[in-house]
Order: sequence, then structure tokens, then C-alpha cells
Amino acid sequence: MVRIQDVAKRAGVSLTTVSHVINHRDRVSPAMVKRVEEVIEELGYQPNLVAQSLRTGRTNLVALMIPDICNPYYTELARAVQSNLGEMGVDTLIYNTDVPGGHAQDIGLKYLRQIKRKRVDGLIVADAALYDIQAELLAAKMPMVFIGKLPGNETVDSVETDSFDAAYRMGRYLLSKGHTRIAHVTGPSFFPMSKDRREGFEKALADHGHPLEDGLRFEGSFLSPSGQQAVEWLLENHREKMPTAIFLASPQMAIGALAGLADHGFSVPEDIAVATYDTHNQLEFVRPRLTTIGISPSEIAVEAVDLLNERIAGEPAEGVRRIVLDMKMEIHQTA
Amino acid sequence: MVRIQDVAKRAGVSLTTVSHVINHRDRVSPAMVKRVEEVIEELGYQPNLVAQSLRTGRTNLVALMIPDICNPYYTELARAVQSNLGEMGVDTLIYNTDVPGGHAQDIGLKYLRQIKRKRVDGLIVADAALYDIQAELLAAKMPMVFIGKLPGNETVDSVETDSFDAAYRMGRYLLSKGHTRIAHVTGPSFFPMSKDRREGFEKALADHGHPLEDGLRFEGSFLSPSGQQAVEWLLENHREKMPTAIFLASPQMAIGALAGLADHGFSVPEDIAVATYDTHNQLEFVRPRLTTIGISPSEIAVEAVDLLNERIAGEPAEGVRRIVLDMKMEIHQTA
DNA sequence: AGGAGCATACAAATCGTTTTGCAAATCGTT
DNA sequence: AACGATTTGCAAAACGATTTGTATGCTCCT
Repeated sequence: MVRIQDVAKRAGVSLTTVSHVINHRDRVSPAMVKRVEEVIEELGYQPNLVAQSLRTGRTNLVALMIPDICNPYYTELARAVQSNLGEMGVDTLIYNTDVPGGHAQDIGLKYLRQIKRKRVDGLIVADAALYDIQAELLAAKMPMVFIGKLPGNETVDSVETDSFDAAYRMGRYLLSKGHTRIAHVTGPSFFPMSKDRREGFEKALADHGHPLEDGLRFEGSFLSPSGQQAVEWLLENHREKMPTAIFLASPQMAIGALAGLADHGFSVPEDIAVATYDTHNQLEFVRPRLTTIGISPSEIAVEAVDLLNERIAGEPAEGVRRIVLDMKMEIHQTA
Repeated sequence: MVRIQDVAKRAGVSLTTVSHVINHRDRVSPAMVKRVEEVIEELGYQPNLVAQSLRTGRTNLVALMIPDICNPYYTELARAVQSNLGEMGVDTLIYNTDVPGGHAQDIGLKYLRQIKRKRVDGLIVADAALYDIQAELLAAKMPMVFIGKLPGNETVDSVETDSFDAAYRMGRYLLSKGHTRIAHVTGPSFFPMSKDRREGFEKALADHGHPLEDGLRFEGSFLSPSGQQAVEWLLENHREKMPTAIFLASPQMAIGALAGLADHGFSVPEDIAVATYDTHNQLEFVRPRLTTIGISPSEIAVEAVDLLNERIAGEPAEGVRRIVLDMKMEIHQTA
């Protein structure tokens, strides 16, 4: 593999100069820049980023921890993080913690170890609540941004959405459409955001005189199968008096619910309305089209990347920053 | 950051010994291994993979080029590649060439350059036909595997599916269900596989006495919007005499078509049947459930990773290997 | 006591860069 | 011819590991 030395020799200049052409071309005369670049082209020289990283201490690499990239929400998030960072020449390393349904301390720690070894410049963690390793993450003391509500008052920059408010608004909307018996399929209770969504939604119902019946609450996993299970559960327990609407805490569960309802011959929204928290770019072609309240993961990614970049650059002397994004209601066919 | 030297000093052993504990623990007595490991634990030492890579020439990094990770087919592929490689301690760097609809030489070259600079151990390229940079890829002379049919007789290992055969079988199946006028939504013609799929499908129809009408062929992009457009096109040109079935060349187009059909009040499969080439793990909850002929991207990934690993290990002295996988028909609701 | 065999130490080279301080060359200007 | 400014060269240190060759001690065996 051709080295910087080879370029220098071939161009008849010093190694120092070649390095300067690559990194600080202002210190070199235009003529020399041209000559060196021609040789670089001729030899097909590609700087060894490994050596460069070792020397400079920057890897131009950011790690992204997500539960499962096959969940379209995280796919879009990863995609956006990647392309935003990519614009600045930073690569993204994705780590799937792969714990759709629960805590997974060991795998999280395994990845965290690898991330440290890689000497990445920064780390973005989505839904860290899942991994049970907040303490270890914080101890890593590297530029870091969390996405999703934090369990406590962690000392990390974070981007989150206002779950309580959004759930409240969706509750109000469903009531305004005449629904008074609404089933609520929540996320796992160990997610801090699940609690907010639940409380926001139930407060809306209570505020308007139709408090949620305890029997109409189902704890799901955020994933599609549990949306389907929720439908089965409804049919088993409420067949004689079905609710007129279901509110689910994730689009994947909503898709599962749509499938379950279709399989049992229910029409949406005629027989039962469906709405969901959150959204992503794969919903456009789902039929019937889901009514959602959420924000594009891409927008979250932009904020997270900005925060991270500032940390990496060492800019913000101030303390922890917390960005709370507003959700947008999108009314479509299902409710 | 704690270095290998610090560990050595703290443990009162030589730097060489620590290195051996990390890499070749058989050369060190068990007692010493234990002592060193305790210190490593105590100091929280994490080997610097950058330095390690520079010295050893191995990065334990593989690059994966795909058109768009938001396409669930590629999401699943990426996921599987990642987890297969991850088991052996190899990280995957994903590059989205992001050219859903056409050639993109410049972006492909940009990524290829970055890949070379990273000194990755290997490269997997999915649907290289899209990037128009086969020559440059081959010139890179690194361990490499292509996924998807190659334009010519390239000298690279590859994994592909038997497009002709699968399309033929699906054609025969649709005929057996009594369909004689079937619309065919193909992929872009610059994809080598598009031609095979088209020929296989049309041969099946011709062999059974119902050759495809030229007017029933539509060239799509493989993406959802073009599935929807295909439906619009059908309605504009064949409203008075609609085909009884549509065969699409990708699940994303099929989903777009389902949406288009639903939007126009068509029932599937009652009014019109739908079938698609390929499959992926997000189809399970699509309703109506798609009838497909394909193979899980995960299985493709396994083969690709195997091939690549052998190349990286330098095992196969023999020439180019080409793995052709058989497709499985999955009959569900839509046809 | 002497040699084999093992575990460990030590020093140095190496991987391919960046960066620095100083020296040398070049150039245009006066 | 001399000046200052600009450009380039040179040599060396550094980043943090791996790896090699040689040396040293230690234990065990006969």
C-alpha cells in the first residue's frame, strides 16, 4: 500500500510537505499543492486513517446504540444520524442492542466496551433505559447524547419528546371524535416515557369526564406482535362490549393491531378507530393510513447530532442541555 | 487514558507480558494471567484498537454498501451482516449510497475512497449495478463479496438468487389460479436481475399459452411510490378491462400497489390479486398478507459473510465463487 | 552439578501518520 | 547586494500497540 513517503519521493518533495498538502494546504504554495496532488492521483494514494487517528487522537467515528435497527423508527433514526454525521466526514458505527423486550445489561456492556476500545469521538444512545447501564455510560466520560426520556436527572445532554403533552392531546382528539371508551396499549413500564404517555392520556380522559377503565389498559412491548396480542386480549375480555378506539404507544404496535383487527374482520375506523404515538417514514404506505402524534426520527437525529458535535468540539462550557421537541398530530384514516 | 504501559507498571510486569495476556494468553502462566487481568480490571484498561490496527494491519472492520437502509430489505440484510460479523468481533460500517432510482457514480466513488482509507478488512456490496463503479471496486483489490446479480462475468465472489426461475414459478402459479391477464411491474432495466425476472415471468406466461400483452408491462423503481404509480397507470390505461393480477418485482412496490389499490376501493385479492418477488421481515404484519417468492435477506447475508471471511482469511486458492440461492414461494392472502 | 525447559524481562523496531523547531532555499524588492 | 518574507526541507518525537531476539532467572530431572 502506498505511503505518504512514497508520494513524497515520487514528487521530489519532503514528507512534511505532502502532509501539509493533505491537511493544511494554506501553508503550501499553489504550485506545490498541484504537483503533490498530481502524484497522489497518479499513485492512487489514500491516507491511512488508522495511522492518522492514532496520531491525532480523533477517529472521526461516532457510535450509535439502538435497540433494533429493524424497527423502522430506529432505522430512520440511524439513517438520519448517519447522513448528518457523514456530511462532516464522520462515520457512524451502529450497535444493535437487540433487546426488544427488556433489560440487557450484558450486551449493553459488551458494546460499551467495544465502543471505548474503538476510541470513537462520541456516542449517541437511543432509549438507554433499556440497557440498564446508565451508570456505566456516564462513567465513560466521553461526548455523549441520549435520545429519549432519561430515568432520572442524569448529567447528559439529551433529546426527547414531550410524551405527556402529546398523549394528552391525542386523548382529547379521540374524545372530540366521540370516543368515550378507548383502550390504551402502553409501552413497557420500565420505560420512563411509558409512564408519561400513560398519565397524559389518562389525564385527558379524566379531564373530560370519561376516565379510563382499568380493564382497558394493556402493557405492550412497543413491537408489532404485542399490538396483535392486544387485539386478541380485547376480543377475549371485551368482546361483548368493545371499545370504539385503541390508542397505542408505538406505530409498530399499531401495525400489529391493524393486522389483528383485519384478521378478525374488523374495519378500521368504522368498527374501531386506531391511533398511535410516534411516527416514521414507513407509515406512508400502510393502509388504512394511521393517525399519529409524533415527530420524525430524522428531526430528533438532527438535534442529537448537533448536541454531540458541540460536545466533541468542546464548545459548551455550560451544563447539561435537554432538548424537548414538540409532537405533531397527523390525522389520517384510522381515527 | 490508561495505556498498556500503565498496566504493566501497576502489575509489576513487563509490557510484553501484558500484551501476551491480551493476545496470546497461552504463553503466560495462569497465575500471571490472573494478576494482570486483575490490574486491567482495576484500572479499567481498554486496549486501543486504533494502535492495534496500525500495528497488526487488521482493523476488524467490514464495510457494507447498500442503496438505502430504510428499505426493509436492506435493513434486514444489514442487520444480518452486522450480527454475523459481530459474533466474530468484527464491526460493520454501513454506507448508504442513497440512489433509489438510478446510477450514482460520484457518491459510490466517494464511499469507496473512504472505505480504502479506513483500511477495512473487507467489503460487501449489495446491488453494485446501481453504482456504476464495478471497475473501481475490482481495482480496489480487497476481500470483497457482491450481493445480487452481476452485470457481466466479474471476478468477484457473489451471492445471488435465481431470478429467472423464481419469476417463472410465480408466473406458473398465478396461471394455475386462473389468471390469464397479469400486469407485470418490473424493476429498473439497468438492473441485470430485472431482465431475468422479466424473461422468466414472461416465459411462464408464454409457455402456458397466455403471453404477456406488451401494454401490461410497467417499469418501476423497486420503491413504494412506483408501485402506487403502477396502479394509477393501470387505471388510466386499462380501466375498462383491468388485469386480474399484478406481479411486482419488489415487496416495496407491492406495498405501494396495495396502498394504491386500497385508495381506489379495490379489494385484494377479490378484485385483483397481487404477488411479489422477494421478501423481508417486515411483511408479516402487512394486510392483506402478501404472496411472495423470495428468500430472507438474512440467509443471503450468512452466505455473503462466509464468503468474505474466507477471503479475508486468505483460504480459497481457487477462483471466483458464485452462490445461487433458491427462492421459496410463500402463498398468503393476496394471490 | 549440569542441562533442558519454561516463564518472564528488556530493548528495539515497526506500523503510517502529524507536528514542531530550526535551517536552508527561493523570491521579489529596493 | 542586501533584506525580509515566504516556502520548503530535515530530523525527530510522538501516538499505543505488537513482535522479535536475546538474556535471565527459575524449576525440574537425571
